[in-house]
Amino acid sequence: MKLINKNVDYAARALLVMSKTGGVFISARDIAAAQKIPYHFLRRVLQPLIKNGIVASVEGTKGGFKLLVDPAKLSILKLISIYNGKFQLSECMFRGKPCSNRRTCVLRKEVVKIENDFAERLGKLTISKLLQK
Amino acid sequence: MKLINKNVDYAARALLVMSKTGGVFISARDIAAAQKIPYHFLRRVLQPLIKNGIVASVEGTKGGFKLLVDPAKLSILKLISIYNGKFQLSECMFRGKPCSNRRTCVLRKEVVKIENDFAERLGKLTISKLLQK
DNA sequence: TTTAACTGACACTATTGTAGTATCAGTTAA
DNA sequence: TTAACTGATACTACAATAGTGTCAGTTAAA
Repeated sequence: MKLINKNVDYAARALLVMSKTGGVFISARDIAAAQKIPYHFLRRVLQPLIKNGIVASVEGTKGGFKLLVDPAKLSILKLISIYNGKFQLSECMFRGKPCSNRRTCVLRKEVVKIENDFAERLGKLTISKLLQK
Repeated sequence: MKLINKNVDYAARALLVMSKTGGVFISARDIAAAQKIPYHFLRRVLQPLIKNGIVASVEGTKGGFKLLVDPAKLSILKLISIYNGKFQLSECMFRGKPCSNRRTCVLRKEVVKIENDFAERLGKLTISKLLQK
């Protein structure tokens, strides 16, 4: 599983465009053109953002998408979780031996710790930071 | 690219077995049996360890593999780099816009920093730590 | 000197994930 | 009525991952 794949990439770009247009609805076609994203791909990427309450959409002519949340509170980690599921470095780095007892596996504890710190830092990477120069 | 895939997993297990047998050569068949690793898969996994000077092998009857390096100095990061190439979260999280100027891209700087810290910690996860109870 | 166990080096398959394309139904403003 | 839009889904192409199979060459021992 790629951590930052095209889904996450294109979603972040689209959200960036929306954060600039403010409350005005912008069509998938215009977003795709602005960021040079394949149109049909983008359309599929946008759907989960609606399901997760991050953007709103209106159908029909003059329809499109707009941002519903504060870009300062929308992190890359959130996007990763939407498209790739819960972030996890590995279910258990060593599933059988030598990790037969998960509670006493030194390595596992360490991996979980690194994993958590990593996730925490990704959680601080927000869309609004992309707007900074 | 999976960070910790079967290559890394099986290599670590094999090295663990070798670190227990000391300087004695142990066959791929015995390693596979000890760790319940698919035999043919393991044989392919072992080759890069030879190429990288981590283990030595002898052919023929009574042949096999033995560890050449200190397991306290052999990290998971090293294994990842052997099988998956240089660790990199993403070439550049946002390749075109808004990251047209890589030097001024705030996000990129942050991603690189997180990436480096993450790699540093993985570099401290050694094979010898797997032996600790 | 023959045999059996071993490594070295590939070639092959199956399954899954990623990226991208296409289509059809329904909605809405002009 | 038409054109532009979203919602939903089906489809293809390609690459990565996991696992299997085979053949040539090497070596210890019967």
